[in-house]
Amino acid sequence: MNKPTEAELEILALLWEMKEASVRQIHDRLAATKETGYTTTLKIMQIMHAKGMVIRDEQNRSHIYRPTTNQKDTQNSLLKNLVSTAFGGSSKSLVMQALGQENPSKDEIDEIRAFLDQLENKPK
Amino acid sequence: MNKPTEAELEILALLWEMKEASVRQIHDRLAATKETGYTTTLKIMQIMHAKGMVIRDEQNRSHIYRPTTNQKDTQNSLLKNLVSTAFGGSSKSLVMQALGQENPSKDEIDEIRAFLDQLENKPK
DNA sequence: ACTTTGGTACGAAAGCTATCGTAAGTACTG
DNA sequence: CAGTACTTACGATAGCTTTCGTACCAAAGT
Repeated sequence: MNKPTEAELEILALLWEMKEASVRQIHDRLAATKETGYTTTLKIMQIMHAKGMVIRDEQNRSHIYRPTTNQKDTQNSLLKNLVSTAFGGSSKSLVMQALGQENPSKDEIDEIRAFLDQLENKPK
Repeated sequence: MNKPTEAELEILALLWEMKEASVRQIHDRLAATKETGYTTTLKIMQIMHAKGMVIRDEQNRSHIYRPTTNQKDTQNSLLKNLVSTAFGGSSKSLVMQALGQENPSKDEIDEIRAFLDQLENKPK
């Protein structure tokens, strides 16, 4: 699984969220937070298509894109990479860093506790 | 804080771990897992030096490098970036992904629990 | 003294990413 | 029909990252 670039990842994340979208839709979302030209977004999505990261429906003039990569798989591969390069291979250390800086709410903490319990009971 | 490149990050991680090192030491560690030339490692470390990411002691012929960037700060900035681009801004989701895939040991789980308790008691 | 070994410096090149201008086609609007 | 708006396609370019060859220097061996 090839690692998406920064720009590709931004678009992928939107596609995961929206399930499917046109270039225009993606571009509008991106442009809300970031200065960028329409053809730049288009070009990146064309490249993603060439790489097989997305498929598109070309029925209508405005093509509709959908991601081919699974969100969880991609996230896992990114996490694995980050853990091994920046966290000395310790995902525990990554988890604690992430928790420590984010100052999560009580609800979120409880949710994570529940998740830990469940992990423990079903260790394999 | 400028984002380190992939190659720079690998080297930074080693420097964080070793506190200080020569190019040779870093290169040997890298070469253990990866095909790479000595001058490539050297060049990257020279670039890191030019960028101010590391300082070096040039007293001896073989220069000794030390990181100038704080490990935690760099990790946080990388995490923040990953959360916002790939995890829709939810660090809880990142944490659970990381935990779920890594299948941590009972000890590690307990350690994270303790960390959660401590987080909760000192919410600010 | 000469050769080998191991180190730095640096330029050049290759590859990748992101950006954008421009062309061309299609639909809509007056 | 003329003109505007919207879309895809694509090439060119700039910038960054990585890799490597080469030159040069210093120390150590023979």
